[in-house]
Amino acid sequence: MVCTANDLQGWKDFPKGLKVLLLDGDINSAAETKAKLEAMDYNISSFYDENEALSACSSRPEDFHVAIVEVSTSSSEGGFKFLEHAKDLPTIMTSNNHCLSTMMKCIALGAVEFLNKPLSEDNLRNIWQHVVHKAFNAGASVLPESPKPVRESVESMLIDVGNLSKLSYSDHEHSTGSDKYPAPSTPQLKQGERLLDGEDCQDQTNCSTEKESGEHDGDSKSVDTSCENLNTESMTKPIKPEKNLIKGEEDFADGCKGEIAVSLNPNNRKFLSKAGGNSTSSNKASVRDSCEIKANRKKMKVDWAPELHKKFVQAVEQLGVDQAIPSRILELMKVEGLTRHNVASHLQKYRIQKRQIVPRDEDRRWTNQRDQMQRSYCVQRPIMAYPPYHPNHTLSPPPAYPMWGQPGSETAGVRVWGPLGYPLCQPFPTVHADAWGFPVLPPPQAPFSYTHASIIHLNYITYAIFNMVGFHNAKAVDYRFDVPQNSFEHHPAEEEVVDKVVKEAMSKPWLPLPLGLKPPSADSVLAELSKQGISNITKDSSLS
DNA sequence: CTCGGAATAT
DNA sequence: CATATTCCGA
Repeated sequence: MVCTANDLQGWKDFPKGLKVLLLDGDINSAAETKAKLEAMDYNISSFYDENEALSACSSRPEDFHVAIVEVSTSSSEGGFKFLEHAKDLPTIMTSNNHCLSTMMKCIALGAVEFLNKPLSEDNLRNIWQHVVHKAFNAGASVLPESPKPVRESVESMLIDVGNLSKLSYSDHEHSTGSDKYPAPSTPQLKQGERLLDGEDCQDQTNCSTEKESGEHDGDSKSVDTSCENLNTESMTKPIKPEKNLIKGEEDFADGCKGEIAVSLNPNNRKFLSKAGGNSTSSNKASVRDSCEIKANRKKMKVDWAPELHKKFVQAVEQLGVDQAIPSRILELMKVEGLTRHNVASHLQKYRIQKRQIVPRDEDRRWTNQRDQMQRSYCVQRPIMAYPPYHPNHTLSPPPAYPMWGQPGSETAGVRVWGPLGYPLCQPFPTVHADAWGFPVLPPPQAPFSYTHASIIHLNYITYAIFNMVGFHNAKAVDYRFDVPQNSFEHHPAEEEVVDKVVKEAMSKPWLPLPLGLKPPSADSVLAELSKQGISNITKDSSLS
């Protein structure tokens, strides 16, 4: 049954009770999967026969919300038949023969996701996302009367699940109050997620309905210093909307100069960094309060949170090495309250950092220590959080990556600063591979699993790859996931497009699939595959 | 006086 | 340590 937004609205403990149709020819694996799912309070209906599953599906559509179907090697239809016929049901395909072409075929035929066996609990736990996704996308035309409740209910459930799957990597470091709740959409990203989720995550779900109307496009760089934004927002009426957060101490007696700022600072920073994650209204309120308070009276250190830094980097990129001077950067950033000094200071640091990285030969040893830090820094900010960015308002995007001059400086070891850290040549592989269910990647430095919303994004990405790069490259991207450095090399233009698309997809999960692209047709997919001799796809299940 | 940028202070 | 503040030449 196609779950609608309204259905979700009235759903008590949402993910619980989700009706899952499980089709798996392997009794053992089916039982195992079922057990896991049931442990998560899902409602499972197991089928070993494709046709039975299908008929059950058509006769009692209301009995299923999502399907998990094994790409069977024994069955004649292989599970594809189901996939093709159960169009209304978000269908997740699984397989234990980790075959790229199979995966592609599944996606092409409409699978919402492809997971390799064995199915991890994380993967299973998050299947509800597809229901939500479908509900909101399908129901786009039939908007729920009141988006609010829906959003709230979904929001809370997001949090629940978020916490659940979060336990793996913990609560170490600052888990003070407001930090408790991870950003709903990608809880496991921790720090890094703010960039993407920042303001958006709060509305993510209802965005699927609202944002579509288009308010979200412009270059109004969605996320910026969350606090500043909220702050100015909430401050609009009160007092000087201008420089409230960051500066504005001069007006007061020096008496209260440092003290108050200092004491409030911690809160603020939390907010700055986690604004997106707080969905509890009370939480929100309190944070907002503290924000306001200090807004009035204190200049605070600028917290160069990822969002802010990203803006900074964008500005710098846009300006180019010669023009990148504090005042201009400041303009481009359009961040209220930020001063030229702040920017100058940051720029200083930025350049220093830059310098250390470029001459990455001799002085390696000096940077050793630093290197390590950079690495860990990178871990905190997974790729997902930093899709390559392309200024969309610039007519001719300047050579985005090699931004700080240094014509020859490739982005090899750079991990610290923004997009720079993400070599263009391998925009998505590493991380996404895992989320795709490929056991390939040793989930080494990333203790988190990219599930949740990310999963959905991955499909967008795949589409993007399909469409823009073609199978040739898509293939390269996948298999080993150590993308040959030049897999994209021959398609500079496409590369940009892909980046853009990927970025868009990842930052706007609520958007309907197209995102400017179309899923590949099954035929083109298969044609391309066979052209490349990958056609061990077999199981020709009459493509539609 | 402004600015950018380096040096220095917090 | 990161960021702010100061200093200095243009």
